[in-house]
Amino acid sequence: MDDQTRMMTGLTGLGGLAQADVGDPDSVRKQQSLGQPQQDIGDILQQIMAITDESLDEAQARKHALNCHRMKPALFSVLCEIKEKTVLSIRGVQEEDPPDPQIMRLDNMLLAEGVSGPEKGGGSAAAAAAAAAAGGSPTDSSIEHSDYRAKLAQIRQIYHSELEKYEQACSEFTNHVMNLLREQSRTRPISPKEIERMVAIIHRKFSSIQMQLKQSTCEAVMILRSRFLDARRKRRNFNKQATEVLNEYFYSHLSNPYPSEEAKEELAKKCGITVSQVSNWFGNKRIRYKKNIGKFQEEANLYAVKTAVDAANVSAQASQANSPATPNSGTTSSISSSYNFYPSSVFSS
DNA sequence: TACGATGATTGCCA
DNA sequence: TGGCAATCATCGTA
Repeated sequence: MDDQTRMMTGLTGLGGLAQADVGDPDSVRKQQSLGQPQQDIGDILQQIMAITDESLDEAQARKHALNCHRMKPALFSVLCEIKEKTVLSIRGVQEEDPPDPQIMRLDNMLLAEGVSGPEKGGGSAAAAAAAAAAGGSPTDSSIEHSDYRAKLAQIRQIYHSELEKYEQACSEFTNHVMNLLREQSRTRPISPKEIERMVAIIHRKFSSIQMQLKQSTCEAVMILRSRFLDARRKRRNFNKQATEVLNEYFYSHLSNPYPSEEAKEELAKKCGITVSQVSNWFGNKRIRYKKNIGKFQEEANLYAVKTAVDAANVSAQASQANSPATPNSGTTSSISSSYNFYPSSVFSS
């Protein structure tokens, strides 16, 4: 059955509507009950279309008459069906979009940074790691840490407040449009499905605004991170004790200044820095020493004396304890070893 | 403020 | 993947 036939069938009962005065329900009922010849549906629609050409009062009266007509629901549903098939079915195919990957990425990032979702220590951990990487003192790191957290909390608060405003606006606008469409559906064919589609369109529009909010929030977090977590920007020299520990190891292993992983870990622990910082330090030290041995000779001598004095103290303490002298290696520490003042070979390369 | 010192990064190589 | 060499960016000091 084609649409035209279906429409005709569905509207069979509307016969006589055109002939009767549609502004007069009594007249319509009378003519229907009398079984007047069926009026061509085109005439009925013609009358509906002509409403716009009538005066306001006439149009209102005709509208009322049409709304009250017993066949109005049938006409309405058929028109909805036709509209659905002709226009909305084309649109519907494109509306079933998969979740936007861009929004998913932004959501994941905001979640990871602790901006959206439950508040957590992600950002705090990052700040702490950055402070450690920068070699700052515990006091410095805790100040930076709290500062970072405070700023992240500020971003979080703004994000949630904006999100709330957005959701409220979206909900208000959706309700408004839905009410408007429901109201209009009394005079023109608007199916519930069409209202649903309109709501979906509104949500999509608002979702693009939401994406902008998420994007700018991510940018704010990235700027905050780069400001607080960029180790280069926040570089701190290692403290004196850490430098001494590293130098002691370096000069006492001058023939082979390549600490093992275990030694690096132990040095990192002793110095309060990371293993990669220890690696960096040794990399820099080897190169700079090699480039200018003369300049570092004084430093090497200094550490030679220091190591010798330390060794003597240990020896003296051992004698005082009336026990056999214990060799350095006996302590089994991977970072304590004999001092090479004049290395036979300086670096493999 | 200039300059040397120093920690971090990057690209390349074995 | 670790190490080297060059370079960058920041720190500390005169």
